[in-house]
Amino acid sequence: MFQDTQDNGTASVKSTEQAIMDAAEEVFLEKGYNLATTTLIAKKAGVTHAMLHYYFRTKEHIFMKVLEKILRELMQSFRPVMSKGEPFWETLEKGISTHFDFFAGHPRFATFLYDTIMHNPELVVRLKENIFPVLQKIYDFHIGMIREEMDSGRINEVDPMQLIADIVTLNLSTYLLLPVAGRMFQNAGNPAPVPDETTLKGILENRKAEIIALIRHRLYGKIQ
Amino acid sequence: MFQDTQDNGTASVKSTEQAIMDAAEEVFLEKGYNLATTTLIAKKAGVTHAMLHYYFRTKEHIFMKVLEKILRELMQSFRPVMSKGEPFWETLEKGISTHFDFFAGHPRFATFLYDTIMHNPELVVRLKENIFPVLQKIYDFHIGMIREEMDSGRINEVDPMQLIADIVTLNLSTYLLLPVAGRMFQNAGNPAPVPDETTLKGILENRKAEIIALIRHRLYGKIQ
DNA sequence: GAATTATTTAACAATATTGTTAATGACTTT
DNA sequence: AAAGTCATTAACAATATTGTTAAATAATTC
Repeated sequence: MFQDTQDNGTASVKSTEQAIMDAAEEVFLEKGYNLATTTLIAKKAGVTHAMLHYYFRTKEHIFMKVLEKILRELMQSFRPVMSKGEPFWETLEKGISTHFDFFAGHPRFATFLYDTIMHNPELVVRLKENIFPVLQKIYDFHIGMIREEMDSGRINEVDPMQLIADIVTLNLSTYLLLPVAGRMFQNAGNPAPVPDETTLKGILENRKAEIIALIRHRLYGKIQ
Repeated sequence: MFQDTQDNGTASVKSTEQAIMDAAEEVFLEKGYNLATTTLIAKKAGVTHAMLHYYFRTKEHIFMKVLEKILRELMQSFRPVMSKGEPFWETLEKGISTHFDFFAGHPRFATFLYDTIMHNPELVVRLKENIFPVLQKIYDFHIGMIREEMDSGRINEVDPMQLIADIVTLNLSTYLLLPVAGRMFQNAGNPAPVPDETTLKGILENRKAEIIALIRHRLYGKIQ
């Protein structure tokens, strides 16, 4: 490629390196670590695969760079969830909604993460160090909030851990199973009938509303 | 191996072929199609990998045999679900429970199926022909049942498709996320802390109870 | 513009994987 | 036990994949 000198006079950005990163993110998210070959990434970036080894030493190094990038975005997304002050249900609903929406903004992240943990757990060890403190904080915040509300008798008896599992499971599997469903229902030779933007938005809105309704009935529904 | 002649005098069973099938099922379920190498299967079966090609022509042929075997078991498991005569909630609860329990009896099936559909959708085309009529029948049965009950006003307003999605999602992801959680929470060098039989049984019983409680509150819970 | 440095390429190496084949050994039938 | 069939092995072939390297090209610095 070429030296992509910027207007501001500071150090220039190598657009080959950026092209590789972009291609790598795309391919890793789509295929998972094992099926994402360096040759395919190079092809998508429009360079020879030797370039990947020139800029990043190994396939694993590129992967880690990509992972770190996505994780930064993940943490960014979750920050506003923890702002306090609102009543219990509003806060919880906001939490569910934010969690749901994060995956809408990163539709391949659920499958990618799942695939990596399943097939390359060794790559997740470093990931854990980044992600665990954040997860722990969010988790503790919600568990405490639910327990407090339950003790006051304003919501039904429920194991807070199970409720969190319900929410995470329902939100995650929406995006975990969406591409699976897409592939499952396509016909033999035909390409997957990817729903258009508007349709997909509608599907996701309905799904989110149903998940919130489920949790609301679980917490507030009285059975005669 | 050896010719494993049986007592009943009929044609003998080749135990090499059976060993390969058993090993293949184990390895495919654990690793998925792409990461399950013929060499590894052969090693686990205690034979050279040329044997796989002798008994089954290709890797894909073995895979199909394994898939067919599991699918037969799947259909078997779902048969009793459809027996009618009981009241609505008892039938639905039995359906949820059966669905949940199938994955308990085939704990790797969810991840395996997911992996196959994600990374080898072409292998699922044949699968679809076997599995779809069965799924369709179960699906129609439950949709009809829910719609009827809702029209009579005995349960809350709900989109029957969303309710089915809730149940499938909650049941499936219990087993989809269980091995992921296992790997997620293990420490760097240590092996995964697989919970012992009794503990696992307790976890699963609690989870099933919570899922049933969720659906019950969704259908019967009244919000003032 | 000469020297130096950075980028890119093509060819090679090493390994893994699926599949084939020719030779060998074992078992069955008559 | 001779002939034929079945089971097994070891070696080979073909391809794919990750990674290296020496040489060529482009950019930068002095």
